[in-house]
Amino acid sequence: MSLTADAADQPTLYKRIRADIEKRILTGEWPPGHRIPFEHELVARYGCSRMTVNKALSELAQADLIERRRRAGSFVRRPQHQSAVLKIADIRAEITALGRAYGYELIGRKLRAATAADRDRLGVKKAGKVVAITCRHSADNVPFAVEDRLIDLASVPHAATADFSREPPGSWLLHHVPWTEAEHTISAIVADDRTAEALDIAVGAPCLVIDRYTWRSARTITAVRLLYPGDSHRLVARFKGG
Amino acid sequence: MSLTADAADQPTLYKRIRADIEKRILTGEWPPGHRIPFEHELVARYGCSRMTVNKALSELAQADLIERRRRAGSFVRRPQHQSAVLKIADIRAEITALGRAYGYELIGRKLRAATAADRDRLGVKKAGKVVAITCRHSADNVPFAVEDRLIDLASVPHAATADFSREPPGSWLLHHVPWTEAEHTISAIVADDRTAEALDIAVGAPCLVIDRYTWRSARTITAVRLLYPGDSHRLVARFKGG
DNA sequence: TACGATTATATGTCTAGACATATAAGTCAA
DNA sequence: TTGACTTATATGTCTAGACATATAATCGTA
Repeated sequence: MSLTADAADQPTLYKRIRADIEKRILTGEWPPGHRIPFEHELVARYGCSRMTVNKALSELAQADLIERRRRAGSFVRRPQHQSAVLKIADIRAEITALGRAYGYELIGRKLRAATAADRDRLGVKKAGKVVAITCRHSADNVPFAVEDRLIDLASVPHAATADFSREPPGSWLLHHVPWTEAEHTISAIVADDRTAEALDIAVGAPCLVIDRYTWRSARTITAVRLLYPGDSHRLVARFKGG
Repeated sequence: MSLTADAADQPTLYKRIRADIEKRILTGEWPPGHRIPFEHELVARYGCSRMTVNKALSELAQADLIERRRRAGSFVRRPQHQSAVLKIADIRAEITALGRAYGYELIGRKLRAATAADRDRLGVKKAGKVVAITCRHSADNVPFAVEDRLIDLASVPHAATADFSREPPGSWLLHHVPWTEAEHTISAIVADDRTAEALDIAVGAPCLVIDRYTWRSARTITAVRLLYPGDSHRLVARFKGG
């Protein structure tokens, strides 16, 4: 065995190599543009095979921390802090995670042929049936968010008969539609009469708006608008360098 | 050779395996909980070594599309669509990308000993000097966002002498501080007098607020608050399943 | 000087093995 | 039925090679 490791190496070797390099990048010891040691140098330094250091470097490349260029070497990338991971939790999960009591209330549910506005909102061209749902989520009996959702029955026929009086449509979809892609748009509005009443806030108070459009392999599933009281709700997006 | 491949396989084998599996997950053919074929089965199917299928599966696991469990196998994960990638672009880049003329205006700059409020905002305990900057970004001469920033001089001493009358502090920092981590908080407020004037909107109009807190290896770099007119600005977060 | 051909080299992918290890599943006893 | 023990097995990590390929550097030539 040519393992030069210290007695107790908790993580595996390739993870240690990965962590070593990541630390030097994150502390600024190796600034953007700096060339990482060549694979064969790392092989010598750690006394392992090339596949092992290659795995470490490949993962760093996949995480966008470094850039690998044939013949030239591997280089620390310039941070693109325009992208951050935004946590948009399932509302029930979010509220219970805060240790508060989750409440749900169905305000309205309609099954109808898609109107022009519906089709526009879902981004579909063909006419078809949709379910329109309005409901409210609360935390400790205080209104937390109101939800206005459209489900395309052509994509999710089962939703026609689902009982949304108990289960929020978001949770129902999460359990009945396998895997989706989504796009979120975040904006701010002031509460109109209807919103103010639903959220129990003053007319003209700020609201955070999340519009989510969900599809699976080019098929629309659902479009939803969530309204939060803007001064009490916050979205947190964390960027971690890797 | 038992390669079931079509004649021309452009990508490498492990990428094809990865793409094959990803497609089945994204189309719903393999729903959450479904067991992916064992490595030795994929080895037989693709006629390659285990390391090759292992690389494909490892990448899918790193992307959270599947979960690997020793002795049990690999399984399609339940989509956690609470996480999405939020693009928070450098404002100048964002505006020029829209094909509009970028404008920048320094409103105020102060170098001072950190007040209690400053220390609280930066999350530091020790007293020290800070630079406080207020500025405005515009697109086609229309106010786009106002920025209120604090830079910790203990971490970025160079910022004391930087010229922020031409270059926005965000761009300056991006080029002078190597690699950082950040946390963003998004909320909504209504414009007060000062904000309304700076953004040229009505008092009481909705504003989108982004608070960004940036650090490098436990050292605070900067804290910034960006205010956007809420009805004209939208943040887009896209979730891609992998 | 500029441009085209050649060469050296770092990464990209892959193999056919190996041993480690967590754990699902089966076995047996209390 | 329950708990403790054993076993089988799928993944996790690693090796010592191999050939492919893009490209930076060098060299030669117009």
